[in-house]
Amino acid sequence: MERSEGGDFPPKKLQSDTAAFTDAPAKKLARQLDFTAFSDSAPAPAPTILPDHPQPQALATVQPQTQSQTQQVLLMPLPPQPPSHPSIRAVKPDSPRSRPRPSNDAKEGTPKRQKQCNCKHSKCLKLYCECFASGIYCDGCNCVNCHNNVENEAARREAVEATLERNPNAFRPKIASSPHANRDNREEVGDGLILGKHNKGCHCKKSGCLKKYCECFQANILCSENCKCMDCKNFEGSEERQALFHGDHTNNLAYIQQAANAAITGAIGSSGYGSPPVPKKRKGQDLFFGVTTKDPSLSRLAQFQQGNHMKPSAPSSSSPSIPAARAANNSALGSSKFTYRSLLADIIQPQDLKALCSVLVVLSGEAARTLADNQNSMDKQAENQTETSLASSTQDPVNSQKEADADKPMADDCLSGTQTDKVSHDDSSSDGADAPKSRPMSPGTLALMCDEQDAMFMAAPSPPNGLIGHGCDTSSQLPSGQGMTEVYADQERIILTKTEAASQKDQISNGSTNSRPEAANQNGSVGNDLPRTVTPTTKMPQTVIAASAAPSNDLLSKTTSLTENGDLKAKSG
DNA sequence: GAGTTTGAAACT
DNA sequence: CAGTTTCAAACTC
Repeated sequence: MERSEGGDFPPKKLQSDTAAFTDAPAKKLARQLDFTAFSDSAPAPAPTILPDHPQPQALATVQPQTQSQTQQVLLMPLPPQPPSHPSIRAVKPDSPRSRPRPSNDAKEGTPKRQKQCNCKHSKCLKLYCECFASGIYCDGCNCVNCHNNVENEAARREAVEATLERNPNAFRPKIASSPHANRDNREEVGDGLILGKHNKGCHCKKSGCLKKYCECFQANILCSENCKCMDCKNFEGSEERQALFHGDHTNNLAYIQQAANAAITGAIGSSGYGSPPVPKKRKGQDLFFGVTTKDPSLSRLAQFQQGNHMKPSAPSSSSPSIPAARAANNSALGSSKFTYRSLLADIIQPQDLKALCSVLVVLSGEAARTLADNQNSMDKQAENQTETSLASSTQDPVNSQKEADADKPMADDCLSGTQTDKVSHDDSSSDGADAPKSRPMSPGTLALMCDEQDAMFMAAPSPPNGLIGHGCDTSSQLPSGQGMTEVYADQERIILTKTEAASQKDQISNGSTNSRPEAANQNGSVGNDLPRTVTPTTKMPQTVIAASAAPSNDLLSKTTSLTENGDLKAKSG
């Protein structure tokens, strides 16, 4: 049985392994595993439980040293380990219901056994019984007509068999830990929250998954996509949930941010942790965005947004504690497109970015002036060498006009609301004065602006010059041809070199301040699952970094790809 | 402590 | 598989 061999009995405790359940083994397999320990004779797993010992201990002794991560291991009951999670472990192994209540633990009981069942009709031979579900004998319980004891071993064994017949995983842990958490220990991410998810998911309807009726909540985990609950509030970023953990959580900005980022990251990443459960009942809402995407990340994000969206009880107005997730969600909904909120969004402060922008703009102006002279001389040389410049010059006015129209808004958008706004314009004008009017923005600048204003691209039917929409082939449009590109590249280098310190500062800042990478990046998906859309504020530094490392051509292509994204978004939006 | 509510488990 | 019933824990008063 389950328990004795260690095999399957692990009560539904919060075991740490995911595998246990997810790959729900076929019945046969399950049985094999379950009874492996019992050699032949004992058809039933009924384990020899020592009444006085909670199963885990008994099992622990049996646990094979070898089982390296085999299923057996997974099936094992929680080892007696001292838990990092006192709140959870202390309780009867796994029954969600048995999950410990921190406050009760002390009150309830002995360290060995924290709770006693009170079964009256099940004879303690059904999963209704915590003891039975946990794979332990009743001992000192308040149950009536209990058969979950040594004296009724036969009956118990039968019951176990019957239970396994119905559900081979009945005695396995219900909670699977996060794939990113330690295998042996569920990862705690804060508030006692554990990364993991209920294998079957809960089906709560009225509790909002914020009461112990909810198995997920009881297990101290967030509801996951496995859940079929209604009006779930047990998701990361949930105000209600936070309120439970922090009576007054209004000041816990860090938590909120972490929660929000984690939620979003989870939504985008491959893992569902942190994303609110998607009620199957609202499948119809999959069309919420009017987009049926096969992209899992988008889909997940949609789920996340959907999830938040459906929480009616969540006061939309709300407290200062409104999680960033909600804010992000709102913005995403508002813009009717997917919006990614960087993990660093709350770490990199707007003022810092503004300062960086200002520095960039100023340096850009300086560099432009410095290079303008060179460029002019180059242009003159070019003119001397060829008369074909006439054709170019005829185009210039047109292009120039378009650029002027386009540049302005771009600059405005890019630096909206900042002091750099004016600076930017000043620089533009100065540039215009010193340089040919037809002069396009440098690829680097475009890249920055592309990153910053992908939304703008959507609105703009036709990017000026086709620079943005068509690969930013600046060189071909300029009299000086490739020379211009080089000039821009030089200009960028100068700017970027000068600002490198600032960029590094940002990077360092990002790295050091993101104290909860695992929480924010639960899926480790940041690198792989880049968002389709980028938040301007955080993207800027990235672009700067990328630009500094990439040659001009790369910048061009980068710009192009970004544009393409913008186009895609426009289509999908 | 009694009664109610809740949702998993069991059953149909 | 969906709907209903049973059950015991969680919760309320």
